[in-house]
Amino acid sequence: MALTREQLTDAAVGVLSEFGLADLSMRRLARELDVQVGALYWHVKSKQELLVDVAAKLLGSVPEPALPAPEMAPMAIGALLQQLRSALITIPDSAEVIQLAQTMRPEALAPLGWLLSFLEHAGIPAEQAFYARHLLLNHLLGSIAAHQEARALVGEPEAQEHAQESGQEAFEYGVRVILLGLSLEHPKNAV
Amino acid sequence: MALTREQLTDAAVGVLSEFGLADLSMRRLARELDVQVGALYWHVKSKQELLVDVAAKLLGSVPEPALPAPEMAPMAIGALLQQLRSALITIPDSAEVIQLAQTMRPEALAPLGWLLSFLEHAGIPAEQAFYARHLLLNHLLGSIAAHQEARALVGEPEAQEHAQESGQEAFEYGVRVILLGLSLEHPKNAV
DNA sequence: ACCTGAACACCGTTCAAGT
DNA sequence: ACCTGAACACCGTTCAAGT
Repeated sequence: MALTREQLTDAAVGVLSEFGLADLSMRRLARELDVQVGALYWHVKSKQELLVDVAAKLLGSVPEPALPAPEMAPMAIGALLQQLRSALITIPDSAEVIQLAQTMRPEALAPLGWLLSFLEHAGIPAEQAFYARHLLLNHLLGSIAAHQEARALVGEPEAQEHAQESGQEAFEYGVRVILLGLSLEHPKNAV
Repeated sequence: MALTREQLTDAAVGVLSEFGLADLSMRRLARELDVQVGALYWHVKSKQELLVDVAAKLLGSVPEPALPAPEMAPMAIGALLQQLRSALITIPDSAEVIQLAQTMRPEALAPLGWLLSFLEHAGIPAEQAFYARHLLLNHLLGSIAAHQEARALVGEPEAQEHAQESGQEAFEYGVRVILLGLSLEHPKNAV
């Protein structure tokens, strides 16, 4: 029966997970799905649009957290970031894919909307909450990318383990520093 | 006379500045320099290697600041970050190019070395100074990329002006938050 | 509605052979 | 030492035509 957009997205997630973004080409997906390349363009308008779907699917496993009490917002933010990291860290080049999706169609990434609402809920004014989310997101995606490059660059198994731990450590350090900074920048509030 | 590696790098910087990374192909550079594509590969080993040279040249205009007194380190860090931003903000896709160079050959980007030494000079232990630099760098490059996408996405001239100001504002906000956070995370020291 | 076949206009990299 | 010519193995996107 006919190919669906969902199947196409799943195939794309599969190739990304196994081989990375460099191998994720429309032609390769067509081969994998036993159709001609042109067929894919009946289901999606462009490769970029497909990548937005992929990004949404990658974040689809992150459960929506309950809106916390304002004084609990920082902890909730930390927990959400950790969830996002867990969902992305094993997928090669996931940071790049999320980045692209977030600039192309921010509404498609619901968990990043929750992040913004938590920041506002903590008492940060709207515009600055926007900046603060950017800060947290750049850190999250940057530290995921750095961690994956570190794994790719070294071959020694023992160095791999160290990269594993220090990636998590660097991530947590950054989250701590940013949340501390936010609490000083907005002293009247909880964050 | 013969093509030089320097000329090749300059041509690459030129295409990047005028047309962006998507148009910066080896074949285009060959056309621009009136040689066959293969000729370029006598001067550089790969396109990636060329991009490292491009990144180094982009940061080449940033002057080396004097090592500040420890209690002046935060200001010096802020000033250096502003210099880096100024050097990159007008060059399309510069964040991506710097990112690539920094993971491929970090020693090639001297100003990022100065940043690390300033952080250590402020009394942050070596490993955490590494994390802290990552944090600052992700923010710098992330806010440059966001600013350039904002410019690209909107056509209205008045929205352009707003993007101009708010890009700078978002950048300064982030630097402030991170430096504040660092000062709390490392209380015995100046930062 | 959904797909094929084929084309268009590109890529990065390699390498024998020329000067 | 430096470059040409030509090939290899790819890309994303479009679109008339088929079923």
